[in-house]
Amino acid sequence: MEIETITDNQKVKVARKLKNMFGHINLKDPTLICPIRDVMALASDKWSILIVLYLGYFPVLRFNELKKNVYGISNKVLSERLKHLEGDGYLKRTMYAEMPVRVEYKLTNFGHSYLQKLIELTEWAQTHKDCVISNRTKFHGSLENQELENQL
Amino acid sequence: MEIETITDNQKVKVARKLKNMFGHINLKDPTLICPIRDVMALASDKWSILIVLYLGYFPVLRFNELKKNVYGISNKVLSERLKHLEGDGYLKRTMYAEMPVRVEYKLTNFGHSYLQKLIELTEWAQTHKDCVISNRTKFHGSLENQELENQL
DNA sequence: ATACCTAGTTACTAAAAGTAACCTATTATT
DNA sequence: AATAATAGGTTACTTTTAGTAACTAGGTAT
Repeated sequence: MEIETITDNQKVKVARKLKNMFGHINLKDPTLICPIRDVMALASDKWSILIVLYLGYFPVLRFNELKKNVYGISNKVLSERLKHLEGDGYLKRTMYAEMPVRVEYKLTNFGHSYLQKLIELTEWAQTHKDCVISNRTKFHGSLENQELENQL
Repeated sequence: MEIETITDNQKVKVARKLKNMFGHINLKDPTLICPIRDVMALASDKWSILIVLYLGYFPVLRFNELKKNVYGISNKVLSERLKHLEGDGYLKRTMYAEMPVRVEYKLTNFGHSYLQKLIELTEWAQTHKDCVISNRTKFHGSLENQELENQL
């Protein structure tokens, strides 16, 4: 479904940006792209994105509050992701010596700067989700037709 | 390392956007966020991001060209990701009945609209990668110190 | 003594990713 | 006529990662 209206002008701009990014990558040794890969991989997996978004919506969240909001995440993965996100500087963990213990998570300023980019992506996903879903059903439909034809 | 300069004004803007996104989500049943989750999960894994970026840089790529550029990806995962990305409408696969067969992949206009958002994220990652890496080493360093203290 | 609280950890299982050999169809080479 | 090469994958197998559910620490309340 090609309802998108992207001008060639925009495409040219994007191509220029990519040239800046890829231009100084030695295509004979593409491992050099790794730093970005690495940064992206840690914070752009599905759970980390949700954690950061919820910490944008609620300025402070405790472990179990996060678990309730980031629906479907397990203790194990939540605790892992939080450690990584803390380690990379996206969020800060504060422990209060109360009883029972209280632990609070909140975004750092660095985390907020990431959140801004993430929100733009999420907004895009929200406005385009119907397009994706209609594409998907159409594609699967056509796959089934093909299989039927192949059987004849 | 809190070198980021994000104004409270920007934070307020972000909070408002999040309110729009999360506001109509029933927090008692957070599964309703799923469409976005679903869309994001399919196209924001580490390999899909790289595939889309390379198809932004090179307008047309064949299977083995993609494999060379998206360094480290296996046939299996590349073929899987390409099918998913095609199914969701990000790219188009064209097969030419030559011998040996030629198969070309290129972004759709929809894929280009996604690419634009992705580039902004990647640019962010590129400018902030040093920050992440320095955070990370500092964090791991402090963890080791803590372990030493615990042993005493 | 028992149950309860938070913030996790741990042992186990299921799913996903990575590896490497193989397949199909055709042309070129020995 | 057999062998190899090529493009674009697939398949069987192994390793890594994610998910499940039970458990732990340290203290409070019943």
